[in-house]
Amino acid sequence: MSSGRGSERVLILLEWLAGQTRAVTLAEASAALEAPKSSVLNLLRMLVDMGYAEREGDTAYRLVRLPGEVAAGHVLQGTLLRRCEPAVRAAVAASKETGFIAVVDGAYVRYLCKILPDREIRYDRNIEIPRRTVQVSSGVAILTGLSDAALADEAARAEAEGLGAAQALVERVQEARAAGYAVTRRGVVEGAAGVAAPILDAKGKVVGALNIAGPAARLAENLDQIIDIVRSGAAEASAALGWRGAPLGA
Amino acid sequence: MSSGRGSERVLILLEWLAGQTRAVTLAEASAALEAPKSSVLNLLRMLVDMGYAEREGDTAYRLVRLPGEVAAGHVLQGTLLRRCEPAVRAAVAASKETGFIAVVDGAYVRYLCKILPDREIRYDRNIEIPRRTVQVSSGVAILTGLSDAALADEAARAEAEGLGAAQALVERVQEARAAGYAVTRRGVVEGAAGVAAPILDAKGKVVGALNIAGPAARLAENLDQIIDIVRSGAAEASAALGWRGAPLGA
DNA sequence: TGAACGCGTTCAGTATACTGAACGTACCAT
DNA sequence: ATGGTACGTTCAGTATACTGAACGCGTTCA
Repeated sequence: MSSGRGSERVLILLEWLAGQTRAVTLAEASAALEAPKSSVLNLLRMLVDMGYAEREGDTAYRLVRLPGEVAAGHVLQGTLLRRCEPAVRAAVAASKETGFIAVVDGAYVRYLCKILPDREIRYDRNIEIPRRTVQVSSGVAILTGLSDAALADEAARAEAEGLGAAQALVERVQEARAAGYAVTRRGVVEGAAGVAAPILDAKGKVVGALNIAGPAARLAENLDQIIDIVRSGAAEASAALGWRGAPLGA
Repeated sequence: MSSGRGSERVLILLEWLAGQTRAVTLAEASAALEAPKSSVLNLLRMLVDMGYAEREGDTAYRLVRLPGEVAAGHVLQGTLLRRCEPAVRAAVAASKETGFIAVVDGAYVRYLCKILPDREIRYDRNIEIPRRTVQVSSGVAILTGLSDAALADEAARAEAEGLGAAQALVERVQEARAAGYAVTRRGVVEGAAGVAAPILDAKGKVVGALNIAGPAARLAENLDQIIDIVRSGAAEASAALGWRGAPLGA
């Protein structure tokens, strides 16, 4: 079995660079990796070419980004899922209802995960079916990140498709913006209801939503508590992605 | 100039894996990278061997960690610096005093960076000189992370070295724990003073301190404001490292 | 039931990466 | 001013990685 000496070395080099606090020289890196200077030089040059490092003057290299790292304003969905899943698990444990992470995909909401509560009567649906954003609380929560113009466009499109009055949708999103969460008291699925709050990335851009859903009657009984749990969970998920400001609607 | 086809590919593979939300097959990865199956198989096997991915059943691979990624309870200092520097910059801008990030190194505090305020009379010192933890506010802030037993040991050691009464040091650290920050009204450097608060990692372990320092008289004039800025900054830095709870002393 | 298909895996042949030695340059010590 | 040292860089020769074709297996479809 073989993969390259270079492949392994570049990962070791990245780990070592991540541990350095200042720019490093070729000689330092070569010594640290116990590899020939010419080999390490090629690796460093490749890292510069690929945007992971930059040259500092004539003699030093500085790491600027790691592979897969959450860059400002750009979250990879796998990373989003890995970083945010603990917050969803915590919200499911606290609320004892089903939790989801949703992202937007065109005019649809797609679900990255579903976490079921440990109880017998629970809301369980197939998350491979995307939903129209305007029809679910996750979608409404995500729409809070749109500009007013983009929101008006989206609402007009939904109205043209017979999915409800544009004005009503705009109002609903504006309410969600002010409150920091969206509620669907009657979901697409008969008898289900849900609460969702937006997840922000490091720059405060809405990249997804955390959603807790369950039987409508049960959610109605505990709505205030569910709302708190969802908002806390979304704040935790946002923090995990690097957002450091207040949650929406705070 | 050449570094391996494998070296470049493994980074592309990691970026792609970071964007996937579920475990992937060899065939999917091969298609995504537009590379031969046998080549990609070797790369995936190497990632499993190195602990970045794990095999899921017979046919799928899942990313579990990225190179240089902050793992729970273990922050690489370069990553700590890259993640926390923006918080220090913000604190320097707000306070108009000099900011530092400090980490512990044995019985010494070492400084990872110094950020100077944009003003003419400012506190500027050589950060290559480490300081004894017990003698600076950064050190005291970091000592708040010790257990009572470890703190007692450290205090006894400092007393034996003629650096002050053990009891006084223990009390000082306990005050800092309760308050969430430490103040040095008279620093090692004549006429300087400083405020520091601990920086926590994702598991709540103290890994460093954020410190604002300046001329003693000027800090005395604005102490309450500086304290708020330092605590906010340390909370922001901690959040950047994945800590999601309340700051110390909240 | 049998053929076709797709996937994971192997390995001999092909292709290319890796590196040791040497060079040019800058810096330091005498 | 000169010699020594260390670093970044180059490149011809050396070493090893990469991969196309084939295989075994499981699944699907007619």
